Amino acid sequence: MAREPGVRREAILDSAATLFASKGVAATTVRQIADDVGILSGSLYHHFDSKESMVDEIVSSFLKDLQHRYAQVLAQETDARRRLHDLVVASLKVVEEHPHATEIYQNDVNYLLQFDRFGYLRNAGRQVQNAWLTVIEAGIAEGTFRADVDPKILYRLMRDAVWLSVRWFKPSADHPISSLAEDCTSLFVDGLTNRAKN
Amino acid sequence: MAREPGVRREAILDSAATLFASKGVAATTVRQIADDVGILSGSLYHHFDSKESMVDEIVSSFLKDLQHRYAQVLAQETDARRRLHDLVVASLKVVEEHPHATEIYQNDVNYLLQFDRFGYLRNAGRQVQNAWLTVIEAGIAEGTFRADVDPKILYRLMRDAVWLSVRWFKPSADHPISSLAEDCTSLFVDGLTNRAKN
DNA sequence: GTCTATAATGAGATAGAC
DNA sequence: GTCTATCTCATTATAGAC
Repeated sequence: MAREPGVRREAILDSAATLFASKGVAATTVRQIADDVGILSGSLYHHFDSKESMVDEIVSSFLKDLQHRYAQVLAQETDARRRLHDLVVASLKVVEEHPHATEIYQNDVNYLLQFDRFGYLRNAGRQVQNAWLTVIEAGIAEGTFRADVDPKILYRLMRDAVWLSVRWFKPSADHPISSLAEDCTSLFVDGLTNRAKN
Repeated sequence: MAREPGVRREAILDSAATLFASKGVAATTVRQIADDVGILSGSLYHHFDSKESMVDEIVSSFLKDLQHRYAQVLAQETDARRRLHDLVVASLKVVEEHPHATEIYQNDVNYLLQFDRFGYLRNAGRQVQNAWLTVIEAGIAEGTFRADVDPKILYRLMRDAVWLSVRWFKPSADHPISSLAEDCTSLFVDGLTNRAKN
């Protein structure tokens, strides 16, 4: 059997991400992380420079995945409703793939932005906004979406609804993310109004 | 001029709330609060038992206001769309009145729930959910709202969209909260779809 | 009601043996 | 790669003078 470099490293990131997500980065101590892994806190520093380096790696890989998926959606040339749905699906898949990182980002961006090394989070946020605005504005231009509400406001309402689902939605066989994605798109696009023909 | 007891106390709570909201409760030190007020950290303890007592007072008054406003909405006997809109308005007024407390609650509930003294936050969350579910389910029963999406999912999507607006919405003469409230209700109820007669 | 001074603790991080 | 041991510093909180 080949040795597996970085397995312990991954285990540390896993424990760290779980703790960061559940109590916040600032409130999580390196000792708690080490305890969870089953080593002593000093040993963490063989793998990582600092607590912030752990956060950085967790959040970076989340954002990398996110950017990749959003780029794929934007590359498609389809109707607005379809692309909006694809953005929702892409977001929810990232949530599924990086639930802890998502929660860390949602809860602790402001805290992290205090550190210079996390300045890149500002750009990331801007890119996400651009992706949604592109789709929303295309939809308005093609006449599919209404033009009487500011696209930025629409974006922010949808963004928070979609991303914050990380706090409560646990995918299951009964309710996969595809089902939540349908509900989201359907709610945003069609609204709550009952349009059943009777 | 009469002396004004509690003025300094209020100033401390103001500084604390601002700092808690912007960097998180755990990452805010009593020294930073004292600095902001213009006194030394030891002097804070003449007014408060602990840092957590400050958070407690900030969050409690927020929740008290919230419960009061929601109760008023639920006491009305009107149609579902109207009551849903009233819940949105009530929420946004609480956001306007307690922006820092709202942000603290949104970002740090998980952290606070670690402390026994904040156990009451669980109940508060449940009460809020009940208020929204009551209105949504009444709307489905009366045929106004569609029945094909789980009310709990609708609630959570709307809740996060509405409450998280505290992070980005700054009321102005041009865009008062009534305007955001209209946009929210209109988006949720009518959807993004362009229904203009042409 | 605020200050000075400090106690008590726990934090992130390091050095070097194993 | 982990442990032992420890450093250094910041943290919450207190005691008592003013």
